Amino acid sequence: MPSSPPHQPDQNRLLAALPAIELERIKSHLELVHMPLGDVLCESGGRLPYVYFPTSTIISLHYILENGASSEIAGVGNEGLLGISLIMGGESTPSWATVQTAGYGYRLKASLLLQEFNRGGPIQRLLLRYTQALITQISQTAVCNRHHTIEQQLCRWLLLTLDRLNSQELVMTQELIASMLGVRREGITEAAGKLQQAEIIRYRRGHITVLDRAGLETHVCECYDVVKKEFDRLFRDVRKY
Amino acid sequence: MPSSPPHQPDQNRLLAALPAIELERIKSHLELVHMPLGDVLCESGGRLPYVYFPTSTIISLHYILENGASSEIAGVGNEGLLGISLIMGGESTPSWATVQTAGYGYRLKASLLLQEFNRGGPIQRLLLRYTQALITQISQTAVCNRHHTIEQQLCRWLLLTLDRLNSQELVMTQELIASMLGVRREGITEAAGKLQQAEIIRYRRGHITVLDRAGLETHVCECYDVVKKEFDRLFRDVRKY
DNA sequence: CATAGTATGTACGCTAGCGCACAAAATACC
DNA sequence: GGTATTTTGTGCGCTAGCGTACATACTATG
Repeated sequence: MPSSPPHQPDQNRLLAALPAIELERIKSHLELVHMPLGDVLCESGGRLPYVYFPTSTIISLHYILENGASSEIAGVGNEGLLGISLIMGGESTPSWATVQTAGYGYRLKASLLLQEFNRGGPIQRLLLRYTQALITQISQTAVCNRHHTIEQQLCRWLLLTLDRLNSQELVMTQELIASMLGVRREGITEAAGKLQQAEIIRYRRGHITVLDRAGLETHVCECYDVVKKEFDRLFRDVRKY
Repeated sequence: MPSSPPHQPDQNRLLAALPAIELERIKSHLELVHMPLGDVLCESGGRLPYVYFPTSTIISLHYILENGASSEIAGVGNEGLLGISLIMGGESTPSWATVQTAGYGYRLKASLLLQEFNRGGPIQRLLLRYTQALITQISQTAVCNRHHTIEQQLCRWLLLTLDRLNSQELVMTQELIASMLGVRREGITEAAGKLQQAEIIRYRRGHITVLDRAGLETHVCECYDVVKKEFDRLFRDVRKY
């Protein structure tokens, strides 16, 4: 058990940003659930019976191609919500959603969220605003995939993950990171080796400890900053609601 | 002048999908405008005073990195709308929007669209549904960038562009295509050369003619199909509105 | 504490795509 | 109709990342 209750809904930043009255209306329907590593919440083309507001878990949105290759297109942590496609009226997406870091999250019946969304108030504005941030993240991933080195992408991915976990350590094999980034495991071994030599991280069989966060930030590409700023902006704007 | 009036709003498939009453409300505010190649509609971080419903033009959403490299993340043709970020409440995006194929489109004051969107009726549902399709397109671009060859990507791009133009020919230099895909111009020369040898396309200084569309479809990666099906689904669903 | 299973390190040849340089062809413009 | 400009073709050598294979280390489990 990586982290344990007591949990509060406001450990998810979206829920925390809701006006008290709005939160009150859904609070009793929020169920705290533990989400084990590797759990598949939604397959390609499948429907999502629940939406999830992560508190300590991180969910990965990714594609699996016909030849078995895969790529993450975005992550969803305590800054977000899994289930945007539902709100968009899509019923399904071509992407998968799996638990990348075990932890907790609140789930809510999809129909209930939809109902709240359709009231058109602060919840709607907040979720749309989050959708915008998600689009930015996906777009930046697209560009990063094209133009940046594995090492840069690894740094981006580590930083984004650390931000979500609010921690210096993460439990994660190189194999798993590789499948997220859609590269070879050996590519990660090499990039991580360099970072370790530079004393930026320490790697021990499924555990990465960040020794020098500033160092990571000098090795990362601009993509991290763009995404981070977009999330910051989201929660800055959201105070107005 | 690549194509000329008389134009009708319903040449844009989103506008065409609107119930008559809804369309009536905005019709008088829709302005037909010609959009010349290369026109920059929105810079990174800039605001969009108008939204655009393309009829014969195609708009490219793309990023420009610090080192000057660029990549398209999605295209917007007569199936869509430029200005989703506005609806999402974002005020701006890190992406650029430029005219990739000259032509016509209808523009509408941003504030007016927002007002209509906030009524919450069919227009809202339609635009959200389109957002979903746009997200799919961006996601698929991300994955395609990672895993598929230039030739496959060129085919994808050509097919998507042809679908939007409803034509066998397009006016487009290799240099421009390269900057869309975020690859070298020489890479496009090579890939296009192969397709030409296979008698699938004919290339003549800025003009591509597709001789064998089925041939293109055998060379393309699965990404084209995913995006196309998503657009088809959008307009199938939309009839219910 | 021995062993099976899993995670990581390393090596090697291969290929796609890059960066650069320049030639050839097509078009626009005076 | 001749010249400048743009577009396309081609030929390097180079590098990042791939696929494969295998060795080494860690750790869980009995």
